[in-house]
Amino acid sequence: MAEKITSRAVDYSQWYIDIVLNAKLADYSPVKGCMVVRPRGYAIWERIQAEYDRRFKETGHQNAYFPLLIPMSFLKKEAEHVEGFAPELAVVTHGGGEELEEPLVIRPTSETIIWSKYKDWIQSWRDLPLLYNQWCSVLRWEKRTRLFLRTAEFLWQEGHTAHETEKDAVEETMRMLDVYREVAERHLCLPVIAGRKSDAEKFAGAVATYCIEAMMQDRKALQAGTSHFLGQNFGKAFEVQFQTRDGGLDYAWATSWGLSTRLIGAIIMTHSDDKGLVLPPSLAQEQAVIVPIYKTDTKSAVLDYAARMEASLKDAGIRVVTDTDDTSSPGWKFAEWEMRGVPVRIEAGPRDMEAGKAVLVRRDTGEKTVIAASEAAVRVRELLDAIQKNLYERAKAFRLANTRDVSDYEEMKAFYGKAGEENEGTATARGGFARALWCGSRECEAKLKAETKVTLRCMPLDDQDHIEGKCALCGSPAKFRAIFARNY
RNA sequence: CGGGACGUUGCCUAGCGGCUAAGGCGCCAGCUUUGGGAGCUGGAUAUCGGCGGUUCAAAUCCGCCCGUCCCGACCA
Repeated sequence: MAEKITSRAVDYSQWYIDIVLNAKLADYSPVKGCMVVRPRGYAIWERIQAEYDRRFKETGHQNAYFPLLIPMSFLKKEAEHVEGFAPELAVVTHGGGEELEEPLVIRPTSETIIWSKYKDWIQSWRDLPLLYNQWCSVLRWEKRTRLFLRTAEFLWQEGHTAHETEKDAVEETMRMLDVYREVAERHLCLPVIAGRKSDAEKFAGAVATYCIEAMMQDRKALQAGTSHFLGQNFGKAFEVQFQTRDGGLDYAWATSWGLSTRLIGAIIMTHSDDKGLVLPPSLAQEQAVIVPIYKTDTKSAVLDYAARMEASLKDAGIRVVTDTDDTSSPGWKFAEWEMRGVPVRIEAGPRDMEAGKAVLVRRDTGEKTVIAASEAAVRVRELLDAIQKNLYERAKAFRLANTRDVSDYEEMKAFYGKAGEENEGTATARGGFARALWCGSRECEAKLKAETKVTLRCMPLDDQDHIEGKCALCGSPAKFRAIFARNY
């Protein structure tokens, strides 16, 4: 049979699409730009949701649900906000066969409708903070879409909080950014850089936008989550005033923060290989698969042997399945489960059975180990932990190996190479993260973007010490240290 | 939204004015097999992306539209 998955070295985009489709994570829909999330993809999303949701609750947030449809006039109340989102709005103009008095937009994000209600719910400093989150889908009419990475409709989570003071809101912004970072790193095995966006890249309506940025295997950056400090912009736009402790009046301070099914794309592009999906054990629907190998005369004995092993793994809390399908060969099954990203494969045939053994194969490295069946649960658990750790470490090492300090514009251009190079669009294309000083001017950023497609991803929070020297783009005195990259 | 490539069965492809649209993979049934994508036999599956036009005759030529992918602009 022909290779199902295009090699990363040939066409990185096609490789990505091949993985999504062949691993049955998602499929195209009849409506352009939309996506069907299939059960294997949705299962990943459910595990991501569960982990983040738990952390949201631990940090004091409650889930709520606000409507899909928002009056057009609400969007217009915050000038920057509407300007930023207007080009990608879908608008409902008719209902029940009649034209509506006021058009309704399908939410591209919910700040406006939520703050319209916060006005009703906040009268006193005693009503604050309000710490709400919602899991929902939003719609942005994207011109160019890609499964999981950028679809018109996408599933996400959006937190919207209101606070008594600027300090509280800023703390909340940073707290949630840190929740994003920690879960991404520990749970999704995505090493990320937490930083602040430049004004050019910040959210429409925010005072400051913070993000976590990850590096994909083609060395491009992917924004994996954002946390915004919104100041009093929405408090003022929606007249959310409250009585302060000292008897005065003030507008509520706001934050919002979101992450989406795009994370699934990030996981795929960070960990997977030319054989298919590679999943962190904590996210995998099946953490281990047992492939029994038998001839007709050994079939029932081998199946018994496999069943006992399966039971012991289940008792140990490991998500395991046994592939007892008689119509496909072991080789087929190996390839199929590799494509699906199952972290550990257990092969059990007559030879193993006689010796009381089994063969463990780890998905991330392909390494095979022979173990005693009696200690299968312990050894699989160890291996799952090792894979979880290795995926993170491997991705982090890759990022470090592809991050370079850049001190001037020539060096920057040399790092990224010229457009149209023959390996462009493949995993071997040039570039990566450039760590460089920056003067803070919007013109510098715009010039770099226009000439190289490289953008300022973020100013890392933990890397702003000893800013001495010149902007790597224009040579004037530097104010920040930033990470630059091409991005998704 | 601009430039490019491509739409033929579930998937990949052949056919490029003329008979019942061909092959591989997959799928179904049966037999046989099983340590890296097995074999044999039989079987089902196509309004050739859609609409319109040219023609005695259209998958094939022309026009418009739709969709997917890539590049650009825009963006999570």
